[in-house]
Amino acid sequence: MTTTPTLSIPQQVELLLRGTEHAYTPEELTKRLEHAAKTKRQLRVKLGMDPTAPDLHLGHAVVLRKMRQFQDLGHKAVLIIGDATAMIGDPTGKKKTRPVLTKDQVEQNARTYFAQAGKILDMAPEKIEVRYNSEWLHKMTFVDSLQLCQKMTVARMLERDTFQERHKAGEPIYIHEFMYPLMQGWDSVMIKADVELGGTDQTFNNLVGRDLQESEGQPPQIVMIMPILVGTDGTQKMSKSLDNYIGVAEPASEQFGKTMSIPDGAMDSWFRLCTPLPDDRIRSLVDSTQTHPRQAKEVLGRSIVEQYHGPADAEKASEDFRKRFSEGQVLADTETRTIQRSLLNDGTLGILTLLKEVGFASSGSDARRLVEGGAVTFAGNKITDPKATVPITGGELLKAGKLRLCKVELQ
RNA sequence: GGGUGUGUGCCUGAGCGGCCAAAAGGGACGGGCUGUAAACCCGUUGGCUUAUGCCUACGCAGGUUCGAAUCCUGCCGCACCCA
Repeated sequence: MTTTPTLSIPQQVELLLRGTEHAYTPEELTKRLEHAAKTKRQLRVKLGMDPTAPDLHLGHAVVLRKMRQFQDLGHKAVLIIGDATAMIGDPTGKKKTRPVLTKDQVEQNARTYFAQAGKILDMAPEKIEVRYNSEWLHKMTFVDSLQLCQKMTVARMLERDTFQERHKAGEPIYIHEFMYPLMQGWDSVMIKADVELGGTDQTFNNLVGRDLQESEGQPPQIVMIMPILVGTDGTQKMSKSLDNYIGVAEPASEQFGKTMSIPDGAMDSWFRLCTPLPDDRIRSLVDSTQTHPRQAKEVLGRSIVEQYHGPADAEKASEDFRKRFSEGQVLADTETRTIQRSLLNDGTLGILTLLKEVGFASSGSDARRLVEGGAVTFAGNKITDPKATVPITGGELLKAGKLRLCKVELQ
């Protein structure tokens, strides 16, 4: 993952543009890099962090990985913790207004964020700078804010597709939401950003930063837009609320398993956005006449897990997966769930209760559905009668569906 | 400020006095087929140790009625039009 800083400028540009969906503009990027090299100056690469969603997933990682490339080329990551902007909420794709966060919550979230972002970013002090945007935004007076508003027209604001959609759909748009891009753009001015990274949904906001910098007499930041990663469902964008994400902090086996379940069609973009593999390698992997899709997905899964857990864990996750699902073996490290001995009646327990206790079912009815659907196996026997009771002595395997498996122990 | 609408289960959305735990689709879950892929077929999708039973649910609070998601009153939210 580490890149030698001895690349020529054109090579650097090529590397940095790889995987980006859009750059405003590649020419400016070249010039800025040249200038930085000549004056031995670090570029300041800005990335905004939303303190409401501290759990990072592969979607966030796409942008973070790009940031890492800049760091490896010697530049500085400037992370903005949007504690002030969080009080408003980015209107982008959001329906509900967000709850206001306390200072403590913001700090807590920021800590989680850094713990996870540290898996991708270079956390060396000379490579990273962290700023809270309340630092300057809280000091602004109402008049200051109005002056900022003078840089923006309603028409321009309404061009944004999110506003347009909402307007058409009859959903409310609040005035303060118009401020969001301006605040974010002002951040760029305050930290003198050379480059700002973001997902496609941030295009508008980031371009506003360019304009504001220009009108403040700063060279406008280069905006680099990364594509949005689709989630494990292969259609919608990866997000926590859709539950189609893979967290960077998840266990290796989870990450691997989830990767194996993505639709084949999503592999290509996952390879490009989530792994460091070179283009020609990806092409041959994705071509089903050259590589069996299942095999390709294994490579994908391993490569992803490797980045967050290292090669050994990646190898193990892949092996375990094969053993468990392809060969149907029961693994030694199968998760154990304990049951209170007092729940037993004559050493036996109703199957529905067991499923509930173990957390495989959220209610008795839920458990019943699983049993009636033929999903449940206890100690190797398929159980289809919801009234069944099973003897438990400890160590039995309980299975519900393909994915949920545990060893039952007594306590 | 005035007027007109609208508010249903995870989501979209039908229902407009009993046959409604609520059509239909989506999603999700489970089964089959597989590669924990896609497509396809089948089943499930409020809770209660399944019950011709009870409870909770159709924005909130009351009311009319033997009986209300459905009618009335007030409140709240949202949208649109006028000012």
